[in-house]
Amino acid sequence: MKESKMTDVAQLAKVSVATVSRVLNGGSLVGAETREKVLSAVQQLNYTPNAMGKQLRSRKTMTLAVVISDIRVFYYAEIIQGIENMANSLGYKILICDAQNQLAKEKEFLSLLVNHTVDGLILITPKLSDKEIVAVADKGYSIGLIGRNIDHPKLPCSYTDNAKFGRQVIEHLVERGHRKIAFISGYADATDSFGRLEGYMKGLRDARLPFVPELIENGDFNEDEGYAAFMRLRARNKDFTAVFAANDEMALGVYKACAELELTIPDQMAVVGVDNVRLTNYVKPPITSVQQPLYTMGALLTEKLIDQMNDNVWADKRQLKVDSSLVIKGSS
Amino acid sequence: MKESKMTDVAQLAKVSVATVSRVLNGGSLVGAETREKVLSAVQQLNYTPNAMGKQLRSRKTMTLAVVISDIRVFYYAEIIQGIENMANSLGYKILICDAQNQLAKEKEFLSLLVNHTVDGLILITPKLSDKEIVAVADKGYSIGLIGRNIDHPKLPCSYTDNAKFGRQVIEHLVERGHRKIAFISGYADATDSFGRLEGYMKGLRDARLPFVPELIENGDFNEDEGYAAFMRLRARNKDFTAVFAANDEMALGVYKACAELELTIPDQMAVVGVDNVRLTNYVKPPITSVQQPLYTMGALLTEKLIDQMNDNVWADKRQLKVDSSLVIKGSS
DNA sequence: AACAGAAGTGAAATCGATTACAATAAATTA
DNA sequence: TAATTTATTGTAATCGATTTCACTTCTGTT
Repeated sequence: MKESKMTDVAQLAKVSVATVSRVLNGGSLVGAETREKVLSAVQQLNYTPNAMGKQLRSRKTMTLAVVISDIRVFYYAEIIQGIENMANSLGYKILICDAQNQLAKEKEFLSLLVNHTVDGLILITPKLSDKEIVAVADKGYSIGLIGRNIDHPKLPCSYTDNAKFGRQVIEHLVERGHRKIAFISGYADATDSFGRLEGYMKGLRDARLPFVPELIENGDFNEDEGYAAFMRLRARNKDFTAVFAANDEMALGVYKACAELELTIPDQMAVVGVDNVRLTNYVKPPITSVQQPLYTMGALLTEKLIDQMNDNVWADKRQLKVDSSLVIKGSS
Repeated sequence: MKESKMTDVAQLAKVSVATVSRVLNGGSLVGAETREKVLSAVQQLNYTPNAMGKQLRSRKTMTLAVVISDIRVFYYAEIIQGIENMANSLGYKILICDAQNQLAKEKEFLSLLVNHTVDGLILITPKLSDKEIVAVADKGYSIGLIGRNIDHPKLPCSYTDNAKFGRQVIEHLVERGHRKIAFISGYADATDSFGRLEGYMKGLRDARLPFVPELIENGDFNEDEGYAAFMRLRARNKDFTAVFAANDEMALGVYKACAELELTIPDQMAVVGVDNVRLTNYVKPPITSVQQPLYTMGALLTEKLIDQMNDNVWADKRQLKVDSSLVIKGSS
């Protein structure tokens, strides 16, 4: 494999490397016939600029890393598309990093920023602590967050108001006549979990319903744990008629449990999830779920992050709170 | 943000940059107390080597790009995990590239190789033509293929024997008593489609059943087209009792069509898909499907590709044909 | 005709590392 | 003790681009 470098092009076109560089990047300040010569030399040699050399000198990679905790989670796909399309349209590439649910890997990916493999990093509902994230941001590296909100002047965040839609879910269930509503939360240290629980409680208060601690269980955001959580709830208390699961995976676990216990949905048990993933439409009955504008969240955050990286200071705030909507289907 | 470079470390440790580099990489040829000095300087300055400088000089990025045609397709997740784990264990990072079903994007990603953003590239069931792929490989760039087989001395490929399992599917359906079996293929130029069709035909021959061209339709590997293909099949011919869809997405389309036509599965219509994605277990009845050892395919190919990149010539062949298995569920 | 300003181009420094080669000091051998 | 290794370390070239600065031509103005 014999590759041509810029000097080869310069030689063939009988100009200096500076000129070649100008033709390939700058655009304007070069004469018409010189430009032609260079361009034809580039053609002849089939020249492609070497990314490493370019990046080293310009101190830019034009690349963003997107860190997700598990590539198997459907939830991310749409966010990533939003990120990617916005990034591409602004001249950036993205690199998807799958942390495989390991905190250690998430930390490792932070170093992509430090060693300048990427210019910026987007964390989607990370396991990392606020402290760890802030520490890196404080050093001047560009980080954006999706699905989480950290109050820090340098951290753009894009998230939905968990408490708000949690409240709406309860309102909806109450409207449907439910009075005893259980809640299955995700892992305890996730801000999402916290907000959704808060919304659940507010919803109860709105409806003047009592808050019963034993109607709360933890399901770690996955199907099996959701199943187990429901079983624990039932073991303790048999008279609730609806469950609000903090995500669809856990709602699926509830479905499994209901099938085993021969509880019909929604008659004997109403179920509501969050994320409105594709799968919710394939089970019977389809699961009522909260739809977050994932694509938009990804796109907006990316725009903001890149803007901030390039110091185009924005007047408006850096927190992008978007609205979600409840998609009512057969399960409630 | 004030970052320290190697020269800063050298200065603080009162040694040359060469020595610092040796401590950080080489390992052996440096005195014990010097090493200590350097290490402590690295600590003090919180020094992290700059990836760009390193890559430029060493002409290696230790990164592989994995190109998928659509991140929303569940199918890929497991393959990617296989790739990632193997790559990491060999010291490589991976970069996931979502082509969003656009051929143009796939082509674009090929340039990551040419401009040395990555050292190698793995294509998963790409839309690119053999010719285009071979052209790049012939220039000496490292490419690996998953889910497709191109006969070329430099292209490691990992794939399942489509014809073989296609045949098994038909055998299974015939065993269940079906005599008129329709086939819905993916897009026509995909080798997967071709092999599966071949298996279908062989299966018919084995069972001494006639090959009826009008029982074949194309569904482009996605749900909506699968639905449409089934509808076209029914419009032409009403007496087939089973469908073999070349992937699960299209099988889901068939489910939708059957629901509309009020055909019960599997009694009035048996359905078999390929890939055995998670979703197949959530619909009623769960879909019989062919399970490919995706994780293994990813891992094996990656090992082979990296090996080839580093010129550790392998004695055995570069084509990794793995076996798949039919998972029989309620739809057949 | 003389001069200011603009436009086009090249030489050389630079980004941050690695590494071939040279140089020095210490240790071994004769 | 002189000669030869050996073990460490430093100097400087290099990877492949971008970019500053200076220089040469033109053009237009007075």
